[in-house]
Amino acid sequence: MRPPAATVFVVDDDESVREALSSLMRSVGLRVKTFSCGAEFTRYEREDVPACLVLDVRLPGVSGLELQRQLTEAGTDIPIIFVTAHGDIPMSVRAMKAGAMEFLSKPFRDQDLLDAIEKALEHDECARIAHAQAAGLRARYETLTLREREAMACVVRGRLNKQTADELGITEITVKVHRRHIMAKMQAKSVADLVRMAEKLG
Amino acid sequence: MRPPAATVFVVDDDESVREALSSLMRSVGLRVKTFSCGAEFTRYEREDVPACLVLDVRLPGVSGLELQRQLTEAGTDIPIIFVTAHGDIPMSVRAMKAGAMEFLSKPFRDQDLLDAIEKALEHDECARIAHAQAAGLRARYETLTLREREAMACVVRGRLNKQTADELGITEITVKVHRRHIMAKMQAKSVADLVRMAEKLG
DNA sequence: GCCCGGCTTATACCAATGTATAAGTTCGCA
DNA sequence: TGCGAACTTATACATTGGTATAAGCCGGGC
Repeated sequence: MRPPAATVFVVDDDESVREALSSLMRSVGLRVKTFSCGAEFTRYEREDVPACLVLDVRLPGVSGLELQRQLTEAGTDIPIIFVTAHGDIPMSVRAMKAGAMEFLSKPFRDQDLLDAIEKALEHDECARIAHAQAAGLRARYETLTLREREAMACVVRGRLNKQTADELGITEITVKVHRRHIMAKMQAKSVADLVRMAEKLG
Repeated sequence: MRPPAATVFVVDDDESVREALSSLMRSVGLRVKTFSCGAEFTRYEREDVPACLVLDVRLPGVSGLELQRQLTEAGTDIPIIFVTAHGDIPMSVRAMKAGAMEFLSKPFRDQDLLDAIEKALEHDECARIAHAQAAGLRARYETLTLREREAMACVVRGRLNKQTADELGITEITVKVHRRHIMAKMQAKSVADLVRMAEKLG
């Protein structure tokens, strides 16, 4: 089950290739958006939907591998499928090490690309769900005041209230107040919950 | 700092290659053990020290990629560096997707191999440390009785003792006894500790 | 038959945590 | 100057958790 608005981005400097790939993908019901160079893709403001990137290695201006590096750098973890006519082993190894999902040499079978896209979109969907949960968690954490964060750190380290009070130089009563605020703001139903949240926050 | 007994395993059917690689590695102080086919390596009983595997893709009998699959299957997660004279892109991509650390085409520069080995050994050392910790944790968990495990599951889910008692159909007093045993056997100094342990146990 | 480990319960007490309510201080910003 | 947020403390009480000590039940193995 593909999510409704899943989109495939294609970056290739050869217009005929772009059209061929677009046609192939549209034939199986995928939404496609094409770009002729890396900069054009970088500028484009993407919707927040599952997506993947079909990327030629050899491009005018920024190379495919360099674009991959830039995206990683920027924290844009869109799954990348490389396609290239002039690839070699070191290039493919570098791309895979940098986290590419697939590396296909032209000519490749249509089905190989479609399979890779299917897998990449599923992967991205999972990653988005995980990312959204992490973002929600972080957002809740951001609502904590400085002191509450310090108290939370003590709690998840298993400190007793009196020990926490000592560390923070306050009374146990104040620690209890902080604790209540922490549990409420983080929407944690138990200390166990809070510990798991803290683990995910890193 | 390389650990003292780190060992590099080489599987290649060409004796001259084995000797050349051995010589290269020994020249930088690495311990080496060579094999002429996959089965020979599989049979060999390795010491429990940091290691990596330099593996030719084309081998008599079991291929390098197949050996990689077998090792993964068996839970042997030794880092693998592929070397091959007759490689192609799909082969390298498959190897990397299956978790290979590196894929080098012959001829390659000696330093490239040595760099890859260095990285693989470091990786294996980290993995071994993590694995040892996980094993210790699991060993402690194994000492828990059935009932204690059930109680632990409740505790890490944030249940109150009375709720746990309800779920297990016992009194709160008994739950407290179980809890004490759990904390002692797991060597957890706090509930927070225990939750983290449970997370690692999966 | 007896011992042991696992499982259970009990009493009594102390420590820790949570809740409710109220209020003081400090500091920046309107 | 006054308001609000953050931080602080307090009292009083209820609930929960932890410790110490003791002991009953049951099933498997020596």
